[in-house]
Formats: sequence, structure tokens, C-alpha cells
Amino acid sequence: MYICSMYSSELIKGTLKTIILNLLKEENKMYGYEITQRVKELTSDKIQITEGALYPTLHALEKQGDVITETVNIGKRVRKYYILTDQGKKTVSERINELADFMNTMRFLLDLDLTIKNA
Amino acid sequence: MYICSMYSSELIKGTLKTIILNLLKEENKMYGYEITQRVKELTSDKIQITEGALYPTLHALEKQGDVITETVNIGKRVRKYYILTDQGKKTVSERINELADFMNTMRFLLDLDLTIKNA
DNA sequence: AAATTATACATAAGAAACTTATGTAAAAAT
DNA sequence: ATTTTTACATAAGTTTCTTATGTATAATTT
Repeated sequence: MYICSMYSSELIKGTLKTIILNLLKEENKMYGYEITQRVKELTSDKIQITEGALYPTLHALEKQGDVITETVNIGKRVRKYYILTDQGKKTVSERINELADFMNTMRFLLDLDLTIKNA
Repeated sequence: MYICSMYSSELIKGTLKTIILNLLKEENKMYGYEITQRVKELTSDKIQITEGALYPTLHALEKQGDVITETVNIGKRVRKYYILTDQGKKTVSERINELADFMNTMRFLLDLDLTIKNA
């Protein structure tokens, strides 16, 4: 997903917002390109967010009031920072809890063992 | 997802095939309606597969050679059993491994704690 | 006995969230 | 001087689901 060599694209739809929101929670302020690089780095290239997925998602988060933006000029180029709003902070917790709950449900349903691997 | 009271619909797309294939691995032989009830039961109503999602997915699995069907007459009604093929058995392992790997990646990326909950 | 609910299949229109492709352009590296 | 990296953006197409609709038998409830 989002150009991903490791995972089949159907598997992981719908986690992008959660990933982005969680990064913003930890960093306070990030721009789009930075987010893609951070995720790539943190997942050892397993998850690579494409621009076609990223920017529409960021715009949606702004529209729904979870982030605000701050545009900075770097030389002659523009860089657009995204910052969580108070509402956005609530959304992050909700999303994370929901995902954790879902993953536990799936773990039980599929009898998954999530130890060891990825160590 | 698939009519789900607990989880936001965007979160979980793409796991339906994996859920169905895994049930068929454990049961050898199930029919559509039975699958929906089993999943509902096993997840305490957290995941409810709708018919609009189920049947097209079962047909797709048959088309791609992961399952074969066996039609049985129950009185005047028809019941269509689905059985894993050898290829399907391979597909199940692949899907399960992939999902487990992905969930570990997400756990690390989002710093999730998957203990305790869902006890 | 009649009406409702549960069982059991199926398809089709519409929405959401991606992928892939395309576009623009500056800065850095080769 | 050319290529790669940085940095934004949008649009067409695909997949996978939701919601709606259709058919029909069996069981349960009133």
C-alpha cells in the first residue's frame, strides 16, 4: 500500500490517517515530504507513502479540523508544515485505541502470534 | 467495516479475504451464511460481515482458484459450501504471514501496546 | 393462521481510499 | 550539464467496501 513492496495493497487501506496523526503527535510539526521519509525510515522501507495518497489525506485532515498548516519559505521553495489541533489530539487517541482494539480482535480471530517476529 | 459498530470503516479494509480463508483452513468446509455467523460470534459482534461484501469475495476466491464449491440441497433451499484448494492453503499462509508482519510493523510504528486489552 | 424473523443465496449502484500518472519547480549532487 | 532529491499538487482509474434491492424457504412468534 502507498507503494509498498512488502504488503499486498488490499491489506492495509485505512491506516494512513492514523500513521500521519501519530507522527504529528510525536513531532508537533512536520511537512509532507518529511512524513514520507520518516515512515520509510521507521519501517525499513516496508511502508512507503506515495504523494498521491499523502497530500489528499493531509488536505482532508485539515478540512476536518484535525490539523492546521503553517507555510514556510525555504529559499524560493515552499514548505507546508502540519500541526495537530486540540481536536486532532483527541482524534489521534481515538484512532490509536480503535486500531489497537481491532488488531487484538484480529489476533484472536486469526490466532496470530505476534511475538518474536520483527525483533 | 462490513457493517461494524466498533471500528471505523476506513480502518480495516482488505482483511476480509484473510478472515474467510483462515476460517476455511480451520473448518475445511463452510457456507457463506455460516461464515458471517461464526465471525460475528468469535468477535462478540465487533465484526459483522455483510452479504454485499461476503458473496462477491467468495466468488472472487473461487475465480482465482483458492476455493472450490459444493452445492447441497437442504429441503428446497440451496446451501453452497466452500472448500480450500491446495493453492488456497498456500494463499492462507501467505496472507496470515503478511498480516502478522504488517501488524508488527504497525505496532512498532505507532508504539502500540497489545497486551492486556481484549482479555 | 398470519406475520415476522432467521436462513440463504445473489447482484448492482455508490462511496471511500487508495495507485498510477502527470505536472511544476527549486536545490543538491554527480 | 545532467540527474537526483526535495517539495508541492491534482486527476483518472481501481479495488473494496456499504447500502440497497431482489428472491425464496424455514422457523418462530403473535
